[in-house]
Amino acid sequence: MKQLARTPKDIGHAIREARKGQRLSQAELASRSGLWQETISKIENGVASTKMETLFDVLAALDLEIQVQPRSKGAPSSMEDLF
Amino acid sequence: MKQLARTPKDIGHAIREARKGQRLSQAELASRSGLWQETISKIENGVASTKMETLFDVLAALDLEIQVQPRSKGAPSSMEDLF
DNA sequence: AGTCATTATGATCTTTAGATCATAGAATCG
DNA sequence: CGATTCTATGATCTAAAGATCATAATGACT
Repeated sequence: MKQLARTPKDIGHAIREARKGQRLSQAELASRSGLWQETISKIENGVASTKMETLFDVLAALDLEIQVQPRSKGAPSSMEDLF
Repeated sequence: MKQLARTPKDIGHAIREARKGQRLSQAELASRSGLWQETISKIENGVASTKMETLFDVLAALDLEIQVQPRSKGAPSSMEDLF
């Protein structure tokens, strides 16, 4: 399951999917990553443009990592963002 | 050229490599991404744990994107970080 | 060595993410 | 339906990112 991300919203989205895939509540993820449920909510919804530090905390809690790569041709980030 | 990242430092590193690959100075990258040379320097050195918003500004300026994925087995982030 | 370009660092100020508490809204399920 | 669990939002406060200016350190090149 690889998710492209070009905006904070994309990442929030990817995080939510991963969290659900692992059957975790925001509160659980929060406690695992040393954050608050409210903060997770905001991150997932792209409300606050999180600090990297924080981002990596939740990525680690979900056992995810990030790959930096040249922009791929085709896919414009994520289809849904167009609507 | 794909670069794994599990810490802000990893990302700073990846950014610096990409910037050099494109023969840009920090000042040029800064102006392209609407930031300051000083800020780019700090990001590349992992001094300040950048906001995602800012991060995406520089990624866009370098025509990079990010992929969120499950942690790969082997490679522990980056070899150099161990020393 | 001396010059020019590039990068690092340090200070101050403003803005904002995140903590924290409270609570409103959804969703799920007996 | 009502109860419970999960998620969103709103307020206040504190810590820290980024702008901005100045300048030091480093690197390249002749």
